[in-house]
Amino acid sequence: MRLTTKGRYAVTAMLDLAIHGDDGPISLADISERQGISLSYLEQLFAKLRRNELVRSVRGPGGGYQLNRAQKEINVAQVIDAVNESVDATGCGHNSSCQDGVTCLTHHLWCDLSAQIHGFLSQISLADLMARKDVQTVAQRQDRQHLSAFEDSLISAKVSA
Amino acid sequence: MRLTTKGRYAVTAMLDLAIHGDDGPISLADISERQGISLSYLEQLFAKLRRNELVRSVRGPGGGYQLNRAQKEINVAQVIDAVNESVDATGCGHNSSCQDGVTCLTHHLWCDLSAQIHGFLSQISLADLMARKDVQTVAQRQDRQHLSAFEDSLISAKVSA
DNA sequence: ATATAATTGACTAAAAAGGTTGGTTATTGC
DNA sequence: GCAATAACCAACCTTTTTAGTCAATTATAT
Repeated sequence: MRLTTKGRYAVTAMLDLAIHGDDGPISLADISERQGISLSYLEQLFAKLRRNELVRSVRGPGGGYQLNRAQKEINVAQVIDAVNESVDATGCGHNSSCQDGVTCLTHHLWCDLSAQIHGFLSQISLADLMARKDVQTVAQRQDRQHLSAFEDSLISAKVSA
Repeated sequence: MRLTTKGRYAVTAMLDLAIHGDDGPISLADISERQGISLSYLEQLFAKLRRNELVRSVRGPGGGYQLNRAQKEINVAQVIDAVNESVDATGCGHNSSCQDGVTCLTHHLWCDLSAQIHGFLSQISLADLMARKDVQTVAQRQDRQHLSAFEDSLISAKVSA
């Protein structure tokens, strides 16, 4: 279990999907704009989220991504694990020969701590996160901003026409 | 709260100190040899551990590092925080203006998760770690290896004399 | 004096994080 | 059929972090 900003980006994006994905797929461009994450980085993250079957994709216009399961069935640990996949070559990963072919001093220790934190995060679902007051507050502000940006683009389209 | 191999190295080194530091200071060279961590990297880590007053140093021959408090009074969270100090310029750190001057969607959320994990790790002291059976087992093996390496060096010194 | 060992600082290599560019492919609506 | 949309994909790049090297300085015990 590694905790870095990468996992946090992924959780933020998934939460955005959960908030806005009620009707139809959400494009990464929308998430990028609302959450301030670069589109290309989102693409990389969602490639992994899709491989882990946490989201499904719809191509073409009006397409985008949707949660692949109910909000209750997706937890924070799954999301973080998905984007951190295939790391762990360095240090002791799953194998217990981390120090010159033998188990290092903190091997079991770290496995335990990891498991504990993993257990903790796996009990927090996207549905739980959405229920938070602070999340709702920020989401509403973002929606207003996103909406006004959309209106602005309509106006400028009209002007240029 | 960030969880990477860096913090783990630090915890391993501190645990080594706790195990061997009963009588007199322990040199980084010893820790380096036993735990397979490069001496210079240990120096960098211990500079931070010392600044955070988790260890104290004794210079000169026979010198080294000692825990600056009782084993019970040093916990895993403190050690990890010490070596990860002064990060957080990227992403939202303590200030809540992480996304273009406003609070991002997962700000409070992440603060909470961080606090939870921090709380969890802060309840695990070096004394707790030492009490673990797996830690004791590995420590004993390392002591034997270290001792035999010491004897080997004595023999080779005698030969070259 | 000398050896030990912390302390400091500059420097380097490799990996990870984060982002860019430039495509291709599938789909929709006209 | 064609243009627009948006996923998908791969090579590439910059910055930061991790991990380690090297060399010099300083304090201290013997």
